[in-house]
This record gives sequence, C-alpha cells and structure tokens, in this order.
Amino acid sequence: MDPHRTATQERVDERSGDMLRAVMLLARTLRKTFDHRAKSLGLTFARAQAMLAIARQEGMSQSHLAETLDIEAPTMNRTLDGLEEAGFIERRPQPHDRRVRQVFLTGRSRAHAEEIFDFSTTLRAELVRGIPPEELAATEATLQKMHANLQRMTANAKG
Amino acid sequence: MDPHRTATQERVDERSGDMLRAVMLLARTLRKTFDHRAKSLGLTFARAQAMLAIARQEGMSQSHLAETLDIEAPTMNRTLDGLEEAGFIERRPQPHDRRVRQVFLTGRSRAHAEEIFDFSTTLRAELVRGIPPEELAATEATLQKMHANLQRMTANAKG
DNA sequence: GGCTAAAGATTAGCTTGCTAAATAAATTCT
DNA sequence: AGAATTTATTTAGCAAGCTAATCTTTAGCC
Repeated sequence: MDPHRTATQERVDERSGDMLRAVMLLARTLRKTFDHRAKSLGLTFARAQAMLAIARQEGMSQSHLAETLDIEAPTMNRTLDGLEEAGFIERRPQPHDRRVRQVFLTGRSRAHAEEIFDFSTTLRAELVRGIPPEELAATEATLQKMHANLQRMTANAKG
Repeated sequence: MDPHRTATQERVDERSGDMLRAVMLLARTLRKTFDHRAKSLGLTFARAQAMLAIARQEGMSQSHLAETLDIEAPTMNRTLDGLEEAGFIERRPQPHDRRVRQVFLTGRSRAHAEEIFDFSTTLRAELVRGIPPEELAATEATLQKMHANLQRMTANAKG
C-alpha cells in the first residue's frame, strides 16, 4: 500500500466500473445542487419538479400528478402539503367526483412559474454542458435499458 | 388531444430527452429494487453498501468510511447506529486518538458478509444485463462528465 | 505551557422517498 | 337496491439524504 495515496484517489479507483455507484452519486449530487440553488426561490428539487408538472397542466388530480412524476401518492401528497402551505398551489375539490382534489397554481405562483422554468432549464443545460447530443442520447438510452432490467427483475420476482 | 392515450404514454413522451429525470428515476428504482430484495437479509441498500465498505477494510474510522461512500458524516453515523443495533457491526474506540471510533464487523456478520457480497454482485449483474461493456463504459464516462459539470458549477458559485 | 484552530463524532431537525393501513366516494356485480 | 370492489386521498411511521450546531479531543502556534 502506498501511504501517499489520498482517500480521494482510493475512492476513484474503487468506483471504477461501478455503474450502480455512479448513478446513485450523480442523483444525490443533482438533488443537492438543485436544492442549493433553488433555495432563493423558496423551493427544493422535489417541489420545483411538482410546480413544473402542475404548470404544464393545471387541474390534474393528485394521483395523476403522482403518476406523471413517477412517485407514490403519499409522497406527492406531502410535497403538495408543503407547496400549499407556502402559498404556491391550491387544491380544489372536483365537483363530479368528490374523491378527487384538483391542483392549481395560485395567482402569485403563476407569476413565478416562468422563473422556475428558466431556472430548471439552466440547470439542465449546465448538467450536460460540453457533451455532444449523440452521447447524451446514447446515455439516456442505456439508462432506460437499465431501468427496464430492474422492472423486469421485480416483475419476475412477483411471479 | 387523443383521449385514448394512457397516462403512461404521456409520461414516456414527456420524459424523452430529459436526462435529469432519467437519472433520478433510475436511482430511485435502483434503491427500491435493492431494498425490496435485501429485506430477507435484514438490510437496506444504504446498510448493505456500508457493510461492503466495512468488510473491504475493517477498522476504518467513521469519517473515512463516510468519505469512501461519498456521504456526510451524520448520515454515516445514523446508518452505523442501525447496523450496530442490529448486531452487524461494532464500534471500538481507537487508543491513539480518542476522538475516533473504528468500525468492525461482528463475528456473526462476518459469516454473512460473503452472502451480502454475492447478493450485491447479482443485482449489479442484473442491472447491466444485455448491455455491451463498451456501452457501459461510455455511459459511465458520461455520468462522470455530468457529475464534474455539477461540481464545477458549485465551485464557481462559491467564488 | 497555554491558547486557538481543526478534526471526529454526535445531536437535532428538515426533506423526501417508501410501505401499510385507514377513510370516503364511486363503480361494478348480482 | 345492496354488497363488494376499486379508486383517491390521507395518516402514520420508517429510512436515508442533507445542513447547522455542539462536544470532545487533538494538533498547531506563540
């Protein structure tokens, strides 16, 4: 063992070839970076994503919104609680189905929606800066293959 | 608008070209899948990762362990609390530096370590099933570029 | 030697994932 | 119509990430 090797160097070596680690680390760093920069807007990553989905189509039910964002209903519910308390959204009962609550932006937050959109766009651009489109497309395709592998795994486990 | 389009179809369309989403979704699915299958071992994803790191080199300090796993010290601390309570690890004070607590497997868990390793290896293999090595290497390289982009971003924000 | 700074561990508290279970409303099936 | 099932939301509780702040111990500096 070379005593001059730093912990960081060791880490890089250990990580090589470890897709699992790379994905988890990137996801955490993404959230952390987004959260840090979105703090000035009074938002977090999860809340900003929800705001964008709501702005794209106001009046969706909470469960449809959850499905859109690929999260579970209780998670969605709690995120909406936070946004509602902060005055970003409001929930209105749907007249024709009293189980449903539809989600809308507030007048105040509708004014902010564009700013949030721009912010999100900027961060996405920074994320992929200097990476050619073909490389991004290929990477995204590979990520989707891995996701499909996991889906297939759990489907088989159930049978 | 075609009323026959399912929510899933809409979701796929919206997701296209969205690297951020792909990464976050894959990370969540990975953790979920791992957690689900590791339940029989009495472990979660985070705890299994910790166990593997400890098994690779017993006696590390908690902060070194945190650095190895790229997580913060308090997160590491809480994960170790859980592993200790479950009898998987023990923490021993280091004689030469009384701030430090070194982390070791217990006799009982050392017997399980190989099983955990095999389990983890299997999941990693499933994750990348059917994807050629060059594609994996390219994808991992791209993920690292994106990670570097984020790092550079926050470094600039500080200046 | 003694004061200050740094490092390791911890506590406290927030957020956001999850599952399981409860409730209320709508839908389906006899 | 009434019973059973499904659907939408919510509550409760666990896990694991984070930051900020505290405490103890060590290291560094005059």
